[in-house]
Amino acid sequence: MAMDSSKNAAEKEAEVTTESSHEKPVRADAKRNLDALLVAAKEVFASSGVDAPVREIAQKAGFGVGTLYRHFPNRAELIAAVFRREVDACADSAVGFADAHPPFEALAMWMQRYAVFIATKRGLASALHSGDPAFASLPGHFDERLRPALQMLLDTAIASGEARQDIEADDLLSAIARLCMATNEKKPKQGEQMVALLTDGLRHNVDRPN
Amino acid sequence: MAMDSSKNAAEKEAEVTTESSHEKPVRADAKRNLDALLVAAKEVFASSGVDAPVREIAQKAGFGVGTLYRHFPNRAELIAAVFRREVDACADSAVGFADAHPPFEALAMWMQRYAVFIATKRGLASALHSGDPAFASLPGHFDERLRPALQMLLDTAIASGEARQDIEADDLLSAIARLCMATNEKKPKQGEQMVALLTDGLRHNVDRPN
DNA sequence: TCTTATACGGAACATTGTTCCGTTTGGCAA
DNA sequence: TTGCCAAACGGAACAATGTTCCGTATAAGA
Repeated sequence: MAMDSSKNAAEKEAEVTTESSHEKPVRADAKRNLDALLVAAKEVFASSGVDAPVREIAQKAGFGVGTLYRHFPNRAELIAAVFRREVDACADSAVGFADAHPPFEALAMWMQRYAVFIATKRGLASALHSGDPAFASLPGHFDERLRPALQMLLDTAIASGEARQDIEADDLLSAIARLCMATNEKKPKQGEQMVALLTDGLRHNVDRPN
Repeated sequence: MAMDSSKNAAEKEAEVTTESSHEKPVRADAKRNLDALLVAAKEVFASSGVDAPVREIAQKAGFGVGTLYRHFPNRAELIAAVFRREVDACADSAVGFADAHPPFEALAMWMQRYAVFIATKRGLASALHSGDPAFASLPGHFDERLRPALQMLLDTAIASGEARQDIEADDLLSAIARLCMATNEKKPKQGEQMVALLTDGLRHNVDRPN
């Protein structure tokens, strides 16, 4: 547990698809297929929710269910792996935005990116509360990867004088999640709109001390 | 919809087990069995959670699954019916407490009663958020029956000068629910204890205007 | 008592998670 | 390049569970 939290971002990202160096080597096709599986699962989860049958996922990836179960001990672990990978991708996108855009724009873009991530996770909340041990580590992972990413963008925007400084990264994350979680049928854009509103709010009272 | 909300408590209670007067009469054994089914389901849900298999419920009630499905179109409707009936029972218990005990004691007893009800509903939260239309009317039913019940007890206790008056029934209900919902293994009494603490809090600052 | 609409029991069906094992194949050594 | 074999794959088979169907039993009115 302590070891886990001491790893840096790059190491943890790599773990998703490649085994640790001292383990027995993974066959190239297996790694490729694991990747295809995760990609297919992500797409199926986005279109059908996380309750989609494993057969549908295996088929979308072009494999039999046996292959799926070779890579994941059970359905819940597959879901968790997809979530972790997406959390990582979302967190990692922060540096790209920061490099390619002005501070506040990068912050705004990332917030939308996170909003879309949450919105395409129908069933995430239920999964987290299901009590399945496969999901036990997810909340920690969310916090470990997403908070630093947002904090960096926020700090940069604050330093450039474009964002107010009395907002916590934690609060922003959970606010966005709450806004986009229950993405009801009608008005699929509602979540994004409300997040944009939040973003605009960050521009105001820039000078306010507290 | 509008009609539904205009019915009084007694009428709605009766509906759970007997059909409306102008409908075709229900055979006596059917009514008896429906009742047995609801009782059995309540017990199974309390011991195994709402995810218990329908076969287990039918068996506990001493029936075949066919009988269960004769009374409920599907599993979700059975769950909803059990919840409604329990909400009604909990709400109705308020007048009994009010009649048999001093104001504040009645209030405290009902709060514990409600706490136990919530605590024995493992899976309730997930069910409510599952999106199944069978559960769509439950939140409204909760509010319609429980809030007036608590409000009555609270008003009486306030009138007798035993409870402070700056607390909303709504807030109390949701606070108790939150305290008792995640009734984790160890310390099964924790929820009740925290509710008792809340109750004690109601006794303080009785004179405070707001 | 007789009749019949109603209710019941439980086998059968459909869907899904998971396991098993025969077949195929990537990667290394000769 | 060829041959070997551990690793990986495919998908049938199994298990658990929600739901349907229909033959049998029965309440209740004539």
